[in-house]
Amino acid sequence: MASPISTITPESERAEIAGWVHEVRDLGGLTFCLIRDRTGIVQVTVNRKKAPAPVLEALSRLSRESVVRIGGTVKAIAKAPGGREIVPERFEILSPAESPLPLDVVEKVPAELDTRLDSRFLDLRRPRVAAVFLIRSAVMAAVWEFLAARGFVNITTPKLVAAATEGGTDLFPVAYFEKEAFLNQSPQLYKQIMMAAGFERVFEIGPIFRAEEHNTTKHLNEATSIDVEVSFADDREVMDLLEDLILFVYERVAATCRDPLSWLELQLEVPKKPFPRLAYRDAIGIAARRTGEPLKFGDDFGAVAEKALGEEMGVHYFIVDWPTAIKPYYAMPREDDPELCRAFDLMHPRMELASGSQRIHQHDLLVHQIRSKGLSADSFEFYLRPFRYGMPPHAGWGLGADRLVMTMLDLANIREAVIFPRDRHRLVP
RNA sequence: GCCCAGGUAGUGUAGCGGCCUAUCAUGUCGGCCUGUCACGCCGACGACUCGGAUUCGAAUUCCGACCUGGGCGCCA
Repeated sequence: MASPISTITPESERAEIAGWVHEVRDLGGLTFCLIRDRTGIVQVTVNRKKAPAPVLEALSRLSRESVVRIGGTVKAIAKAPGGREIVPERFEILSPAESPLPLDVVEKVPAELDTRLDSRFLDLRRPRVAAVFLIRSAVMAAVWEFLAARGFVNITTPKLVAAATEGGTDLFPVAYFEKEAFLNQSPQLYKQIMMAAGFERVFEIGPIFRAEEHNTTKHLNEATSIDVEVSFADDREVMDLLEDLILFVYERVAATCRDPLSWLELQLEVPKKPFPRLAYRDAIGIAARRTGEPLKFGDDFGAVAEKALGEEMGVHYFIVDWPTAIKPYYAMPREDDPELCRAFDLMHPRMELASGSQRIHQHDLLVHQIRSKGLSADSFEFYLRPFRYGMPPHAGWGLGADRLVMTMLDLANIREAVIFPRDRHRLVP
């Protein structure tokens, strides 16, 4: 069995390692090979006069990024990286790499994102790139741990659905035997149905699909959503939950991802609680003042307004008290002012991260809201039925996992936060 | 979908009517080299996205297609 490279120290006597050929420096009588595995890099030093013939033979056939297995003695050498090097007795090429490489793994020459995504498997061999996904994994684990500790039940809901249930966004049609189906844009309706099932606290982390032809650094056609729904909770309570979750995730990443963060040369700053709660009406005012645009009540925030707001706030913040007219039909209108609803968006200074609301749990009011949005209640029957048999009051939100990682790590493009992103033009790999 | 910018060796770039038999770096191959750590030095290899047009002459200008980046729009 090969040992992880990071476990080899100057005190080690022998080592057997397996990994990729990171770099080869041939000085003539001496050749230095840097071998990389997921834990680190070690130098393997071959002396032309002293090395066994099979080692020299393997060395002569060696290409960068080939997979090798090497066994030998470990020497403590101050001049070597990490203060140690391996003098090989066995040098086996397990899997040769062709050349030229489609991408420079050593990063002497930069590559464009498009080139990197075409050869993502090679791109991911770069620690700086791998770091993003090690951290993303830690984020997901932290989310799961946080919610599980609070009694949330993890659910999995269909991604193949019968109808464009929410309206608004365009859906991808798929052939479903003799029927037409769609890829789901959100687990919204299903997680609400689970409230009627009496589960009280559910979450789902899964893909959502949007067939929008957007072409930006913060939109994808396939994204990962962290969705939560809580019975007997109102909008304020699930906002607190969301705020605590964000803090917990940041703290966990800061504490457990030191190496990946250092590869990214990132000082992670944990946001402070509480996040400011900004009323929609005030947000419109600020955006109008800062941009000079004639924004008025009922408008949505465009990219320029969103950026101006972020600059003004400078930290994570909530926009609350949205107009009922521009939020989905399931958002609960306020009793004292039905023009406003109990919906909120969680914003990072760069972009929206999450949106949620207290939901309407009264059947007739829900039907009314669906109709007032110009939608047909008939196609929502599977969703509406549970509201007639004891639906508790509930609230919830959906948080964009890709955007969470992107903003946390200050990535320029959301595609960098997704291993195999799906956008308007990219379907492969 | 609209607007802007762009497409040159495997990768990243320079060149923007004749000086291009196309620059530089990295890479690959060959040679020299026993302590490199972006090893160094010498030599070689390797590219103008495609199709039309203008011109004596096009990588360079124009038109179209395809592709890419960015901004905007759209976006439960």
